[in-house]
Amino acid sequence: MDDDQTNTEGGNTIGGIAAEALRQAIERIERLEEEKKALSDDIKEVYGQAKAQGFDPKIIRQIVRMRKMEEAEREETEQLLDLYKAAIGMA
Amino acid sequence: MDDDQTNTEGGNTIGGIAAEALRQAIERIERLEEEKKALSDDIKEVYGQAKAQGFDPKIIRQIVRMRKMEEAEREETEQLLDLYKAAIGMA
Amino acid sequence: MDDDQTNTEGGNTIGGIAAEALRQAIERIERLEEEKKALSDDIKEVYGQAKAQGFDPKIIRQIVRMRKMEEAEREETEQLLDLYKAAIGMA
Amino acid sequence: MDDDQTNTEGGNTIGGIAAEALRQAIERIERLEEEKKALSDDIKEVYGQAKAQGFDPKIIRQIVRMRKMEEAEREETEQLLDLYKAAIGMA
DNA sequence: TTGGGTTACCACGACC
DNA sequence: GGTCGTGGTAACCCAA
Repeated sequence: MDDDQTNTEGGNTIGGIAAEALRQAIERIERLEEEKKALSDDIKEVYGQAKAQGFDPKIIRQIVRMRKMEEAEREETEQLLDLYKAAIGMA
Repeated sequence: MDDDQTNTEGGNTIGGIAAEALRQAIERIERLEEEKKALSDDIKEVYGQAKAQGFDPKIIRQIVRMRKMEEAEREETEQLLDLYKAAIGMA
Repeated sequence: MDDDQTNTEGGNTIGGIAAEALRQAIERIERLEEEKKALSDDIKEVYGQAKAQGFDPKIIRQIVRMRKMEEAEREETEQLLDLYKAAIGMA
Repeated sequence: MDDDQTNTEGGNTIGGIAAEALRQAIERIERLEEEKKALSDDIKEVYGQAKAQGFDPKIIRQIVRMRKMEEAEREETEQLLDLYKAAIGMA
């Protein structure tokens, strides 16, 4: 029901746009991005603490990156295997 | 056994490096990054839902960006105001 | 000193900008991008030929991707090793 | 030689797959992608040089983009013109 | 403190 | 229309 500005309660729409749903989506996004930023800050803090303990952040970053790549490669291999299986008719 | 041979108590070290602390830092970082990725996926999902409701994600992104900028601007103004107040002795 | 439009030979500048150098940079970029596009087309053609021979492009892409990741991981490992060596004073 | 044991002639196959053709396609693709990457690096270098000469890379990118669009537009106009000419019997 | 290099994020376009 | 890959931008880090 495409109500317009004469609408005074639930399901209000403006110019054919479900304003309330839009507002909620935007707020949800903003909330999630805040949480994401908080996590980024946490990560930065961990690096800072590690550095304070005498670890080189550069090395830690490299290790983290490497482990991520190993994991990714493992997944890629698995996917390739699935593709092969599909190609030769193995469900 | 993760201890090295010269180590006599809890804080095991290898080559002068507190291996356990390093391991914990790395795992903590990996965990935080996973959570971060989950949030990114959530955000993407919200955009997807909004799109399914007929909203243009591009526009939503722009709105979010604008609101962020306005927020930043507002804070800046506030800080400037505080500075002025401090300058003239207004606690 | 910054010549302007009255300049009739080498080192001409307009509004303090070395127009000729700028023009050359732009043309160089455009030329390189053309070559790049040609290569993209070549790649597409190879995929097309492979498909015509009965190969699934999807699988080929996956293989190519995987091999690239293996190579990247190998390099990362090497870099990590270098970092460790540097950290313990091995030039 | 790379043939498999059951193969008796030139077109070696494994599990019904022309393995050699596949291998060649993959290597060809990898080679082309390397060249493509080299060009990308060259482009980046040109931007770097331009920047070192005092040009703003961002502006240069915009110019390149604009010229590409103009070129596309020009071609479109030309095609339209050809269409019209064909429609009225002008070879 | 700032500039330059590097990295991660985001938006666009190509391809399917 | 949905997905994927790529290019551009902005943040961050280090070095000078």
